[in-house]
Amino acid sequence: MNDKQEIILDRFTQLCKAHGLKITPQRMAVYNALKTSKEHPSADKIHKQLVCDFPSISLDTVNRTLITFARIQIIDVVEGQGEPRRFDPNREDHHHFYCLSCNKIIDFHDPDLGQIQLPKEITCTFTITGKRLCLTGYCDHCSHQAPARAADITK
Amino acid sequence: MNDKQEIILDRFTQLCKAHGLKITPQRMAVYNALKTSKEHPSADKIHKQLVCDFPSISLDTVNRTLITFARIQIIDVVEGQGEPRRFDPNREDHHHFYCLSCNKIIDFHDPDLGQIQLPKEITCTFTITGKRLCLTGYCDHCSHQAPARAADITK
DNA sequence: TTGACAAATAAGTATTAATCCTATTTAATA
DNA sequence: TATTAAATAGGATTAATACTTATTTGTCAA
Ligand SMILES: [Mn+2]
Ligand SMILES: [Mn+2]
Ligand SMILES: [Zn+2]
Ligand SMILES: [Zn+2]
Repeated sequence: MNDKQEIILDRFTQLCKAHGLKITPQRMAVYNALKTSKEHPSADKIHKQLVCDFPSISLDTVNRTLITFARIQIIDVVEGQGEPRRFDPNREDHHHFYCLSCNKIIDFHDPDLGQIQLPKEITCTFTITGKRLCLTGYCDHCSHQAPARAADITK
Repeated sequence: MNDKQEIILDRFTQLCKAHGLKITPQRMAVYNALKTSKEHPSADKIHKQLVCDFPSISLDTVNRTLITFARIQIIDVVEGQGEPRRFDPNREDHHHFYCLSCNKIIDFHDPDLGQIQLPKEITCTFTITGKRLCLTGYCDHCSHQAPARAADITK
């Protein structure tokens, strides 16, 4: 285990205690796998990755654990398009680009976009808990393969 | 059939011909049901609605038809959170508010937001086909019921 | 350090959404 | 009206997620 992982797991221990969750090897593994991910993995992807080192871990536990983490707000769930639910280790304010071809979800940041003013009829009527710009299109890799393709929702 | 529906179906006939699609009663029914909807229904919801007047229509046909319509870009698919895929009759530029409690998706418009400038590293690298602000939170109805509730991804 | 207990897990089952398969029907065209 | 390719219904399949329950395990107090 490297330094970065150790810091992540120390923080994890604090968070669990603060929320009355038991610290189990399964939870540590799931937390570590998601937080060191540079992507937006599904429960199944995390499970497949963990099974090598932790053969007995079940998919249900991975999924349930991720949902628990989202509930106590130490990770996020991202908007998709009907595909498997995906999770986001990054809780900073940021925006998403969705590649319609390879299904990658790519983060981007923009200080200007943080300033976005919402119309009053929205802010007064609803309780807003999240605000994000969602772009769709084709990533650099996929645009090269198939330029000017129409959106194909079934991949 | 009222005037509005007649106009919708005239337009539909044109669109089908333009894309080489046969005009079937099933397609007319699905198109009409979606385009007169004020919501963002799932295939199952549209199917349940149609079955009263059209008992033999199958869910597969409804789903396939909606996907066909999305492919020729006469309707849209909306971003969800792993829940069933939902469709949007409204092809104007607009934004979405997602109620985390009742799963309603509510449209809003904002001229200022149309002007949003994206960072160069995004526009230069990727092919952007869609741009939308996605808000999450609790709608007026749900905020009253359960104020200050934490996000509960499993409803 | 141990024992008691509530919480968490694994594994199997159930449910739900989406898709596939194929025999039959139907819209479009001449 | 006959031909033909496209579309449909309905059943089967797959994939993701949630539920159920017996067993295991982390926590905490003695
Ligand atoms: Mn992200
Ligand atoms: Mn909409
Ligand atoms: Zn891509
Ligand atoms: Zn609501």
